[in-house]
Amino acid sequence: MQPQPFHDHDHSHCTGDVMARAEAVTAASGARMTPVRRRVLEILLEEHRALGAYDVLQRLSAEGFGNQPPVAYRALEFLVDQGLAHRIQRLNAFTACMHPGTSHAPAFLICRSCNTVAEAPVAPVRAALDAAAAELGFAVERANIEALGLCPACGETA
Amino acid sequence: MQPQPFHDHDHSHCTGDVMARAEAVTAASGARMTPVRRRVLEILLEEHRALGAYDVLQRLSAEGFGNQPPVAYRALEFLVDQGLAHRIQRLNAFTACMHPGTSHAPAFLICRSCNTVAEAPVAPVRAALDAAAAELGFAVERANIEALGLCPACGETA
DNA sequence: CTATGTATGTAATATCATAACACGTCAAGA
DNA sequence: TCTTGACGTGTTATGATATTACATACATAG
Repeated sequence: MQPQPFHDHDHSHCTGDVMARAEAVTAASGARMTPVRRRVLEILLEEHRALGAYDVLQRLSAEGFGNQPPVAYRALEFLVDQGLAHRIQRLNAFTACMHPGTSHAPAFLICRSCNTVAEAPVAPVRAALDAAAAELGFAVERANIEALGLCPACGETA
Repeated sequence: MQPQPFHDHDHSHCTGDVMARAEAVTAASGARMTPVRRRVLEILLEEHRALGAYDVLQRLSAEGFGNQPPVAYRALEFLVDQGLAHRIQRLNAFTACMHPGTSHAPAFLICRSCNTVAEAPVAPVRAALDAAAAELGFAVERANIEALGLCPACGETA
């Protein structure tokens, strides 16, 4: 398990470590980590929050990249395809994957107070879901699990 | 457990039974089941699929109700608040709750082939999720669990 | 009957997402 | 070397989803 965003941490480690793994992942798959794509991942990594495509776009265009929606959506789609980012359906937003390269189905913990997004270990959840679905003859291929609640910090405050 | 949409069933039973329960639920909570709201629920009940707000709106306006988005969104929001319908984030769409009145967190099984949506018993899944979240100090309040896959009928065909 | 809260109608607009096409670059093969 | 084709990026235009704000109607309690 990677360090969790919920706790104090040296954030530059997240960024550096994940970026390094991202370069490795793309190199391994033959995909090209271009400047826009790299920059988008960096932008997502700057915060443990989900950013909307238009948020990302705004930063991109401020830095001289294109300023039309497809620029952001394409880069984000690439990152999601590569397993380097996740889409948070509930928020219509995207977040960097904090442990790329390790195969995993996503389970997201979204703090309704500070909007931080963390990924939780999902194996047991997934097993329970598969079992429940199998009862009905349904074969689960992909699952989105998004939990809304309070992170440790915000839970204390409240 | 209510009859599952995946199997052959007398659909008028779904509709009639659920509508009756819906009237009971709203009466009990003091909420008003108005014509638009009732009609929207009926529309959702006509199929075991998720319908977009604009799909619903189109049918409403064809029947003489208002033809602006808020008409549909408000009725849908009401139904969701009352636990009579669910929002499927993944599809930006809504589906009737097939067992209103019984408290439940939702877990949806969405067939990627025929778009049927079923609700699966979720208690064990939810327990696993709560446990995983608790490890990280996160308190889950609401969880969205949406699984994409193949329903029994479409699974056989493939 | 009238005051009040709630529901509905409507216009306008915000937000999220994609289709379609043009242009540039780079690498593989004729 | 030249060409060709795949891919990435830029841009225009549009589509799809959702909300704000305000006006009107309507039911019910007082």
